[in-house]
Amino acid sequence: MPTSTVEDYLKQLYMQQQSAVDALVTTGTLAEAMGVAPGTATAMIKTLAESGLVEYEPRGGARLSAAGEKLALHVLRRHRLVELFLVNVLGLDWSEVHAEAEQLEHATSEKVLDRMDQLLGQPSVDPHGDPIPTSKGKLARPVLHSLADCPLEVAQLVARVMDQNAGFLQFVDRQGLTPGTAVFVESRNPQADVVKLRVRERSSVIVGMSAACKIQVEPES
Amino acid sequence: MPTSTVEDYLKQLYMQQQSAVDALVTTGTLAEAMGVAPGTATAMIKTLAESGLVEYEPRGGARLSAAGEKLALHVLRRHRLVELFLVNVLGLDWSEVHAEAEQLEHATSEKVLDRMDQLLGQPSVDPHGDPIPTSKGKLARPVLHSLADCPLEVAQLVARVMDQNAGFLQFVDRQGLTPGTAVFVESRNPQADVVKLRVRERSSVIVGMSAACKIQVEPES
DNA sequence: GAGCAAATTTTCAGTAATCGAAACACCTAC
DNA sequence: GTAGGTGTTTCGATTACTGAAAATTTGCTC
Repeated sequence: MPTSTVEDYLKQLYMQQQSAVDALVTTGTLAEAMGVAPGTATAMIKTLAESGLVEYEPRGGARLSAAGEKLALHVLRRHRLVELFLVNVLGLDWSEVHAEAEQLEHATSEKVLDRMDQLLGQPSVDPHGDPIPTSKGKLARPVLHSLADCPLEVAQLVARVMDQNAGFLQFVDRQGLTPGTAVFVESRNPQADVVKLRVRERSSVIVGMSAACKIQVEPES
Repeated sequence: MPTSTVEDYLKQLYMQQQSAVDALVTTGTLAEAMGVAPGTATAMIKTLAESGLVEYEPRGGARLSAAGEKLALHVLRRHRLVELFLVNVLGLDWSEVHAEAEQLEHATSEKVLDRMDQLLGQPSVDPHGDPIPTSKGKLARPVLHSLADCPLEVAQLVARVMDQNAGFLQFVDRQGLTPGTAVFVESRNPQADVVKLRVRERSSVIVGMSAACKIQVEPES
């Protein structure tokens, strides 16, 4: 079985592959994301390549193989289920569960995970709105607008918050912008770089463009 | 913070110190219990001694220092609380939680542990009847009789099962001898090496002496 | 197309945990 | 008081992970 370090690299690789469209992930980006020296990432990529988990082009970058992607999705499933469990069952704050889950995802067996899944009612998203891969490794990838590009004056629901930073999550929480909340965009001002929102039909909130980009919404059905 | 290997050694050391009265634990015993080569245990004891977690007498053995014992009790608390959590909240079988907890005890933060403790109502024993150290590191050490030495024909309650082996626990479960069960000893036959019991005022069960030793009871109050 | 800057890879070194085998210390028996 | 035998320690190697710094490749600029 893979070490927890290997699992972390795979997960990171997977997430990088998603955000960047060009499927090759460079060692530099990976090292940066993992918080290690560049040489460390190179060495690990080589190990992963030898295990057949990634395809590696020296001086080009790496891409998950089918086996690697499958493993990465399992890790992601563990991570997100654990996060939801920590919030829904143990009552932890959503701003702190990411760090906790980072540890627990490597110590959670399939059996324990299945029980959590049952107890939570086979949920499809975690507390941040990130989709949870199924036990078979399927991941829903809904295409969503963000507060920065959704239609104006149309009722929306917060669907997903794309930043695990505790400070940001606490801010989002204070503004009442957690997933499920009704919200609509009153106006945008690209010059001032801000977006004006109405949350829960009541409070008016102004957030910067970069924050708005990180809050994804879906049309209220 | 200590590595999970260090935590495992400390826990093991603590448990060995309890069962053997002479407080020195030899390298051999420790290596045996940890499933490593003797030299490995020697090396680890030395590093533990350097960290001030054990007192080490070369060729004599090791004993936990105050700091080491404190740490060991924290690990034990994590282990036992996690076990109870797995049984009571996630519905796992008591025969399998020991192995699961072995992993999870190293990944569980104080915060998560506190929530589990709350959710479980600050329990004092785990599913096997083993006492759970308090968050301050106090461990109740009740003196109990076993089925091999308790008074005959007196109503007792199963209090603790002193073996984490899955097969044994499943056997105990099948006989209905889980902690809390009413039981009394009808007779003992040292020659035949067996003990005859009556469980829950109904079924009569015969177990061998060594199994009887592992099932501890307390007088029904 | 030569040179340079940026990124990447290589090399070297260090920590942690482990094993197997050889060397060693300590009792006990004679 | 010496010879075993038992158990312990030491030693050399290995695997996994990591960082720092040197060397190399790439690609861009003029």
